[in-house]
Amino acid sequence: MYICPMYSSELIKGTLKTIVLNLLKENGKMYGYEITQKVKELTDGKIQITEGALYPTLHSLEQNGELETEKEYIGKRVRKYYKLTKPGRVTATARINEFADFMNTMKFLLDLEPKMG
Amino acid sequence: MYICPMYSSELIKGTLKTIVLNLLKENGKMYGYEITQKVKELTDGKIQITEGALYPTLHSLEQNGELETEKEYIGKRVRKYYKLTKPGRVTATARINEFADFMNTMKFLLDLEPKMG
DNA sequence: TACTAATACATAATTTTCTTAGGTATTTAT
DNA sequence: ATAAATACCTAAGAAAATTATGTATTAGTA
Repeated sequence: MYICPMYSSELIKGTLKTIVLNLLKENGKMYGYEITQKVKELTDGKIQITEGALYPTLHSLEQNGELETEKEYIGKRVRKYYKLTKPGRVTATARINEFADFMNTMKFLLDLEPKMG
Repeated sequence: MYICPMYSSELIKGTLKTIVLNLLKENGKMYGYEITQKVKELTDGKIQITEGALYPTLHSLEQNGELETEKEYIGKRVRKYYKLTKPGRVTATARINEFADFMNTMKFLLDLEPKMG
């Protein structure tokens, strides 16, 4: 089995929202920096979410009513926790299901499994 | 199991080159229109490659030395067949392996399989 | 104690990639 | 005849990421 040190950025495109929504669904609430670290840790560094990509995404999900925030102060440093709203939970589930289906299709298309598996 | 009529364009981003390289690896040579039809057919319409995305990609792969072309005339209509060059075959294999690895990582990350599966 | 790394947020310019919308022309089916 | 399918192509714009910054606090270390 081939092991990558880190995926080409092209490959990761389009999966960021799915990853973020899924993590929030599993963990209740998380803050931005925590998300970057968690993804890095869970993927052994193969996926590293940059802050330049993450924060605009979080803001747009919030503006879209799928996330809500809550500030917490650790000393003088602020942490902005994000969690799913009710519609956000629906979106999260839909996206995860869509991605699972997509992976099956890609597996078949790329002939990575016995056909019809 | 959830079934999508067609995936959100966001999800497909970044997979086009992998799909094209894989099809050419499996089928020897194909022309542009044939690729769009084959993908549509193999994925039951869930992935539909637009020509506006495909042709520029084919041209850039060719310019990059990974594909070479051969014209064929069907009556007066031209067909431009693409096939992998030697370096193109290496790239194709690498991309497919990378994608397979990526899917495993995403499965784990999205908790779609028992962990460590 | 000074310095560096890590934590934690954020935005802006640029690049990449795709969508949308157009264009040309031939062949097949109605 | 006309529409749909086949077959190529490009260009303007949108979307999403990268790269490069910026600010500020806290923890670790030399």
